[in-house]
Amino acid sequence: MVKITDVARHAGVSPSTVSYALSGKRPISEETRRRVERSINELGYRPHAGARALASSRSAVLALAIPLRAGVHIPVAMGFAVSVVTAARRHDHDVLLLTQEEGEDGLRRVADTALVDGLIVMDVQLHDDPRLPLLRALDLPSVLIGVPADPTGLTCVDLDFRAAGELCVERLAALGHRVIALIGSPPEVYVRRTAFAQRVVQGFTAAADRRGLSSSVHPCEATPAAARLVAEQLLREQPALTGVVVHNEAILTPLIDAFEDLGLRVPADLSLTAICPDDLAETLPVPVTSVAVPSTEVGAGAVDLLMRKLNGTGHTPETTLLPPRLTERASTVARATR
Amino acid sequence: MVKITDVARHAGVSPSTVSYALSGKRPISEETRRRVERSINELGYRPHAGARALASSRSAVLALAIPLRAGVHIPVAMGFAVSVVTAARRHDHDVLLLTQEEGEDGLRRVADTALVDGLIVMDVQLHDDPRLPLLRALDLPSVLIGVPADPTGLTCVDLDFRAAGELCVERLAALGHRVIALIGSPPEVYVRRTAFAQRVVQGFTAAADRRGLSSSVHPCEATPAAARLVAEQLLREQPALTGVVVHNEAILTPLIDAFEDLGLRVPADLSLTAICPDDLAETLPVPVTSVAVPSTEVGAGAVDLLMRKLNGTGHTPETTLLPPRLTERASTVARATR
DNA sequence: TTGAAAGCGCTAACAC
DNA sequence: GTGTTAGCGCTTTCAA
Repeated sequence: MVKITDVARHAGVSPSTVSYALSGKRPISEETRRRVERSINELGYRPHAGARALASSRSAVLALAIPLRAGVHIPVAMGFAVSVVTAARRHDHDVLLLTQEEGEDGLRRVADTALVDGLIVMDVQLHDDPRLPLLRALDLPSVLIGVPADPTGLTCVDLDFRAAGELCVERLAALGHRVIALIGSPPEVYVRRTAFAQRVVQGFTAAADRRGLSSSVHPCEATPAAARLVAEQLLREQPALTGVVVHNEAILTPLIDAFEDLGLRVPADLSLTAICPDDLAETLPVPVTSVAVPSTEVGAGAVDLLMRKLNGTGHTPETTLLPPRLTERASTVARATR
Repeated sequence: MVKITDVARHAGVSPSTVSYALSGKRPISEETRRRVERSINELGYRPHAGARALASSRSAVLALAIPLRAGVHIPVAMGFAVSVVTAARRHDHDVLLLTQEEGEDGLRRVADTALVDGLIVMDVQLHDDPRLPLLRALDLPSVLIGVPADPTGLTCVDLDFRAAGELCVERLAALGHRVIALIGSPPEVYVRRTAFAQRVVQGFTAAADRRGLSSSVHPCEATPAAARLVAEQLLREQPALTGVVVHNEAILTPLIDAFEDLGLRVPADLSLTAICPDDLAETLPVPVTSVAVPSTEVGAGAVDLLMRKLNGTGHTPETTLLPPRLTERASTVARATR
């Protein structure tokens, strides 16, 4: 194994000079820098991560706690994970994966052992998430993906789901729809009061009320059967329905199928907007007008905020909400005036 | 920060005794052990990961390289990742996430810096995977999820996809079906010759030939439109078709829909078996007879093999193929003799 | 602009 | 069964 002293000897400098050449933490003459770089390449030197962590009390590793619970759409979660890893690498950091199963203990463990420099936590509950007191108490910086009811003392990033819900309603209202429904996440998501699902409902309801639209909200399991039931119920209870907002990635296709089976064509009879990743919206049988869940931006944002906290650079707001962006596709049209 | 010397002082023993009490690498008297444990708990001691890694040249971290490419079903990949993390924790190890994007460089980096003790690599190509020479050359132990054409010098685990393909055919044959088709993964999966897709085809074809069945193979994009096209093509080209094997998680639902739209009821007119995770097979509109992709077992197996290599315990076979297990559900029936 | 040297906190010989 | 101690490879004062 090549170590820093080998490089130093080879370049005819001291180990500290090699270290500083690598970190840039003090000025190095152009010539020395070159010599050091040449030696590093020639010898194939790679600093030992553990030694570095011990000496600098920085591991260059971030922990990411990913959700596994029912109701979380897996590809969406994976999208976040990948974007976090990619963004972390841009800052020369690696990412350690923690599962929900380990919960607070896992977070505490990697923090206490100095395995990681910071924490990113996904799928935060709106109320009483047991991890939040821990995060506030820990001396390690952390960022949440998702916004709890009380973000005091925390740093949170997410799509502005409330605004996303509003945006969908505004669009439907602008198209002349007067009776609308929100088909949401599975009941368990609301029961444990996950922040984002809740907020969509708030935005949806507020915008509908503001516009004087008749509206209703329907949680829905992530199964085709449940989708069909909701479709039937809607048809029965709200025959005047012409606009639907769907916030449930897993049932978009079965839901559209169910509506069509029941004689409601999308978009001719029923306009539909969704809150889901763009690639999903694009590849559905009917391309769906949607507000994107921008996993790449959210993941990158979380990492950037965390790095800022780590470096003590600049201010970190408690809450960063990414503005929703609606893309018009084939599933929405102006209401036929009958 | 509490360190080992603090614990030692508090317990009235030497630092090495604390260390050995923790690692169990040398016998400790019952009484001493108790005192040490008490001090550890009282002081809230947590060994510093970096210091440990430096002194022991073991980081207790494994790297997992996850695929992101087109054609890889995300929930399946995520299932592997979660099971790897869970299994690693059982061995007191953590898991570092590497994306495909980083490729060989990422593997080399975490290996050379001693960030990790071992590598687990998913989504191995059948031929010329550029990472394999690297894995063979590295002094770090590694395990592949997936089996390349030449596993010499490697350690691989996977479902026995060939046997899975055979098992599906055998089942259809036993039910009296004589004309069958395999609807497979997207073309790009075959082009880059990912091991598992290839092997299903081999097993399917071999078993069909052995049984004297008429058979055909059809790659299929992971979109509903592509599924419909394949369904139409099959109906046109093989009107006598009564059995189908599907190895493409993403299109199971649209495919069944397409067949039914074309007047082929599952299972009345067409028996269907799939190779996919059990939870998917169970929740489809028609519960589908399937061979499970046992992500939990595969992930746990990969970790166990890696730990065995790390500890130099016992023999590690080059290839470990998990036997397929077929679960009969509603999508298969005996062929109606017409 | 550079070097010398003191640790960082732990493990694992080695000694008893 | 337990203690002493020399490192592990790096960073970062301190000094020049």
